Amino acid sequence: MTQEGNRPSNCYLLVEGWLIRCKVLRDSRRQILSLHVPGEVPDLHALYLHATDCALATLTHARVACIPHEAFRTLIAARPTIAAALWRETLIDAQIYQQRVIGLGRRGALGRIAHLFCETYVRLSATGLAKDHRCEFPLTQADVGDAVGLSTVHVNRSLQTLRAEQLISWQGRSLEILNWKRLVAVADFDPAYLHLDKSAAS
Amino acid sequence: MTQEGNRPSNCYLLVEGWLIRCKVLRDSRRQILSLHVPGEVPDLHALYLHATDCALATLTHARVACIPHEAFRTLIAARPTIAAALWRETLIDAQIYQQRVIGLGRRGALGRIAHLFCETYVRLSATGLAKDHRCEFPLTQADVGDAVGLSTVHVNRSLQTLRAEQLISWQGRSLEILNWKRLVAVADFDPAYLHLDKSAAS
DNA sequence: CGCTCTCTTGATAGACTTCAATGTTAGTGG
DNA sequence: CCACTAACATTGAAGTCTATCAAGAGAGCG
Repeated sequence: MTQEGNRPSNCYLLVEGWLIRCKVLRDSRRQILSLHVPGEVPDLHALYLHATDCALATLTHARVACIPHEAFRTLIAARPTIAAALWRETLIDAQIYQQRVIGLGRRGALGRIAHLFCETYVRLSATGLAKDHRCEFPLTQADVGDAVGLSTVHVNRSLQTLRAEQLISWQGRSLEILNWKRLVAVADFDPAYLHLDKSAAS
Repeated sequence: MTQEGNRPSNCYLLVEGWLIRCKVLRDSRRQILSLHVPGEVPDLHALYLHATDCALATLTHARVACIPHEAFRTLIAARPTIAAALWRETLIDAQIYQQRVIGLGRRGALGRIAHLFCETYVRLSATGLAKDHRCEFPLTQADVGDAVGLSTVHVNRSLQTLRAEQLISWQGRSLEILNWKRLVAVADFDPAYLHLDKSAAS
């Protein structure tokens, strides 16, 4: 979709489908920086920052609404409340990265994967795209590995553990969290950093 | 300095000294989320986000200027240019976190530590606090470990490698980068994400 | 049917952690 | 000036976690 290094003059509101932002290293390994679900504006930061060396890619078929930077700028100038809300969104993105730093620095494989499931489920349910501890999850095991910094093989084995412990069921692109409470414990997940009005915990 | 969980009504401009933001996990391990050097406003995000569960702490003696949130808000409302600049700062913070995600996910011990040195040096030199590949670096090896997600022992051994390769010299609180080019290569460091006007590479 | 992509499994190697001890340095009080 | 202490740095040995390599199994698709 977007390549590294160009300098767009539009932002994209993701209407349907999933996007990832990723960085490809010199040795061709890949790190997925963020997962984007419908309702988000993945490149809002481009309003104020020139392109960095990471790329947006689609995981599924996706529909985006294209919004010129100029439109955002006039909106921000005219409506301080909206400006504050947008700023706030980018601050929450930063907090999500912060959690990833904690996870990659201090969590083991099980915790990282469990945390990804927890966060994704809560973010989806905030916009009504998930409920009853079920949601879409259109990643491959290799994608999960690139997101949480593990090899595909080890992701596979960790998933087997999570399944054996009856914490999740994941087949194809549909995920079901069988034991939310214990998955949260494994992940050491606290949704506060997402700054949602009401948490989806149960 | 600041504890977890309270809800301040001021921001602090760091005038002198070093701060860290860190999160203490349940098992009492610690992850340092960010390092703050003079000229920064470490908790600017608190303008729009309630407190999260991380703490600010001093690494050295530090002087801060206390700025009420209200002052920032009126400034933001009155001066769109300043508002944009502040927003931009928080976006750069997010990019720094993003780099940490890449580092923790895909770099080994040497690369992580080297990257920390590179980033810190460039950020310091941007405000004139470092030059000639020398700068202050008032962390302990244990701090470095908590920052880059390694054990103290392994940090020590990795440092010995960096020293043996004549890449750095670090004693007490003063750091000298002996071979910038090779350190950058080890770190896979590209300062673009810091969005500084001119890079300090040489 | 053959192809490709994804998932799965086993064996082996490497990176990093943990535990425990020792060395070093700077500061403190006598 | 010296003993004493505390904090930090360093070392060795053993163990755990995760990566890598290699191969096979299943599913979807032209």
